Amino acid sequence: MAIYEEQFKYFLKEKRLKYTKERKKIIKAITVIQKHFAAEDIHQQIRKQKSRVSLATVYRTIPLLIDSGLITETLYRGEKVVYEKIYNKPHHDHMVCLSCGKIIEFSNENVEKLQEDICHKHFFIPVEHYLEIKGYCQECRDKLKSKTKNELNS
Amino acid sequence: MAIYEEQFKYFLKEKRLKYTKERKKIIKAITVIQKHFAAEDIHQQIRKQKSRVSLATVYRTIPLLIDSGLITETLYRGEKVVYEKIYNKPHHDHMVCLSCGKIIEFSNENVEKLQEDICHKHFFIPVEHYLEIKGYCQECRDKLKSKTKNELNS
DNA sequence: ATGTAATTGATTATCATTCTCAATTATATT
DNA sequence: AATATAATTGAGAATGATAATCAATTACAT
Repeated sequence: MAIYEEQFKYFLKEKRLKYTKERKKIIKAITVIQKHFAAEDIHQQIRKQKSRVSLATVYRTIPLLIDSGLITETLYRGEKVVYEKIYNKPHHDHMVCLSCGKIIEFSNENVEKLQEDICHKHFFIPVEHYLEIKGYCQECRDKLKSKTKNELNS
Repeated sequence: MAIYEEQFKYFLKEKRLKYTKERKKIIKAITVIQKHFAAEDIHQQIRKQKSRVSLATVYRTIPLLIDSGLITETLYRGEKVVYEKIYNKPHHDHMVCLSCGKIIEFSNENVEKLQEDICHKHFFIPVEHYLEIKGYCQECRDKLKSKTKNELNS
């Protein structure tokens, strides 16, 4: 059994909650999804697997997935809440390209340390943090550059 | 005339947009509001001043305020979008107390530098960034401490 | 003073998320 | 295996922030 399923099952048992077929489908869908995802994406993924679970149940299951330490909310801009898997994955932050929407994950020890220092200075005990950098990725800048060049030549 | 009003007026003129009474009321409300605010708060503030502007107009005006560099979106968690004034204010980040909701603003040059380095390494041109640290402020920890003590004594 | 495009308020629409509730089901206990 | 029971589900309705629509109004360049 996949590690995600195992972990979730264990969490549910501990909380005396039931391991239902629906929850099984949801955890399997999440195991397959690689990138950042919204509630709707889980629902779709299950559909792709020729199965179904109501969207309400997906929404109801998300808090359980968060509490069990399998996923976390991330990237708060915009309409819908986006999640990502975090089980057995070290903390990281995000760069988001304003042009193509690409998400680059990065982690930097110095940023973490610096934040701890700052919190200490403010007598603040950090629990979690989100750092998001918006800007333009190389690919998009290259595209723009070659586009401009072509326009000049035409 | 207040600097905010001046600035907004100038921005509108440049864009050949109109400086209406409604926009005047909105910019005046924002001048008064000190903390982070949502669209609804602007609406309320105008009410407090015994005046009114439709909520629709408030929502319509917000993008103009952002484009004119007077306010920015911030702190994306939760239901509604929250803004804050940024005109003539240096960039800063936020700590949010999970217990009382207090927002502590801080700015740190090293964080900024570090982020630039990281972006450079990833061939990424940063435009803006958001750093939010969630945790517990001293006040809330003190309260908890004295509460626990009292409970032990009772 | 006038023409016109921008703006407004009122209302409706949208869309993600949550809630409700009757019907179903997982699981502990007998 | 049968039972009891609390948890869970699906369907649909409710919510709540924000956006869109549209006819009536208004700011402002000429």
